[in-house]
Amino acid sequence: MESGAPLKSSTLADSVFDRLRTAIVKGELPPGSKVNEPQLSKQYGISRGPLREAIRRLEGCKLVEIKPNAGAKVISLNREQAIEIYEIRESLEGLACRLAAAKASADDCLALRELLAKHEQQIESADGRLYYQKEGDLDFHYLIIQLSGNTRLFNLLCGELYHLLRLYRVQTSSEPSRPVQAFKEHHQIVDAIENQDAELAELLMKRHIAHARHALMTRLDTDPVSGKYQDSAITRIKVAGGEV
Amino acid sequence: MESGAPLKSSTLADSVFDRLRTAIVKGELPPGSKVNEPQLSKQYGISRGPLREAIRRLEGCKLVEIKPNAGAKVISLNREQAIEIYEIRESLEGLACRLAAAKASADDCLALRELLAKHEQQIESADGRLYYQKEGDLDFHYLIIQLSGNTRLFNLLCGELYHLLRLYRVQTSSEPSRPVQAFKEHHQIVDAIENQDAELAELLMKRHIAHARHALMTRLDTDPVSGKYQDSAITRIKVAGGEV
DNA sequence: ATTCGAATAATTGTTGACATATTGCAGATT
DNA sequence: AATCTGCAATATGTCAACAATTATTCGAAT
Repeated sequence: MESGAPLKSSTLADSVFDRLRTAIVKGELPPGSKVNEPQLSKQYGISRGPLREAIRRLEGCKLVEIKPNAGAKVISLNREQAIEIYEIRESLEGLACRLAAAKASADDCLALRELLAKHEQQIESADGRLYYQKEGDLDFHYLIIQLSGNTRLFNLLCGELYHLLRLYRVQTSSEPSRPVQAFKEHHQIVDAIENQDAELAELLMKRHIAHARHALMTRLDTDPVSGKYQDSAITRIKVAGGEV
Repeated sequence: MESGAPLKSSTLADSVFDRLRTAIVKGELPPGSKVNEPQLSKQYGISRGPLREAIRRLEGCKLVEIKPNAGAKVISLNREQAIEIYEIRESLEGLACRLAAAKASADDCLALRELLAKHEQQIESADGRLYYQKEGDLDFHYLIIQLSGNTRLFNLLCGELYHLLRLYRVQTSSEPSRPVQAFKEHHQIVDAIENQDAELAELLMKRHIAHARHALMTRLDTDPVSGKYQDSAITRIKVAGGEV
């Protein structure tokens, strides 16, 4: 009977950890902003104890920085740090793709093909708006990482780096970019996986992510709204939605 | 004046986090053992509040697993997980080595040479005992990762994966292995970095770590004391040193 | 008027106590 | 004798209050 509501974490610290992490990656808690314990405890209707535990867990995930006697602040990613993350992601997703190519079964390849077909429909149907990149791209990468069979790699990429990238995307107010080209590259990657060509699959995935990185960087150069985001006025705005 | 004692963390949660992490990677808290809050709070002479914050931070670092209403347990690495970590490490240290080769200055190369010379002395002086591998190998890898200039990569490799590997080494009661061969490989790597041959440096580093992994795995096959470590009787022994 | 300093307010760090869930044990029943 | 049930003990989850440090504001002196 009570299995119908598994969403609510049984402990308050876990629950507020999820809510805080979501608030951070969605930008409701802007990068660089202070994490005010009394305010958040009132906002979430809990005591400061579980809240502090959740913040400490966020610190372990590197989503906030805590200075003694000064409180926690949401991390703020600058351009250099985004490059660092993309370098790591390029290397690790290349690894994941190589592993996936080496051990992918026929059913796995079929699932990849179906995913690509679904994305193609979405590209054709959504005229111009291109819902594709935001969810579809992640689905594709997630599936390949899952196929790699390396659980820790999956947690690292999809659990930690993913949140950091989401945080950066919300900073740069990114829109989908180069979806058609990305779609072609996805097909190439699946071809390599189907042929069990592990080396080629790794190379193509690394190049695919390098392309995405360059697209992001050139957009950062043309769109100067982000980049030197931290310590600017926009980081000091009050957190919205404080009434609930 | 007060700069002489930076060791003592100003907050209890940070301090006990360091002590707990050290206790875990040193094996004083064996893998799979329960993290008993009342006992540890008495042992460290603090309240349960900061202790729980430290445990939550350890959870964020993936060094303990917390089940609601059941407490925290030290993670236990089996053979598959060790392989997973080595796969990630191979990829990331290859990346670090490539980056280091691309941007290493003449002084950096000199520092690498000096480090290798120091290691050579230690190999020659320590007759058979071979103090080398344990500290020297880490020094070498640390320096290269630092030369990569990627701060997040440094934190990831030297901060998180390093602790996991230490934990696994203490599980397998590892001794130094194949130090002479490793020393040769270190020289090859530095040669590539000096020549600014980034691709070769990456390849050599990845192969170097693959060799280390294979050495560990073959030793695991011959020495059956580890491997299926978790849930065995040895994980249920009481934590030693409970009197202080 | 500006700057320095002290008092005040707010926030963080820490503790002990209370509520709740789990574990282990003892005794009764089949 | 074995199993099930209920109670006791232990551990975890949560909260409110206290202590200590930091930020702020108000006032005084140059």
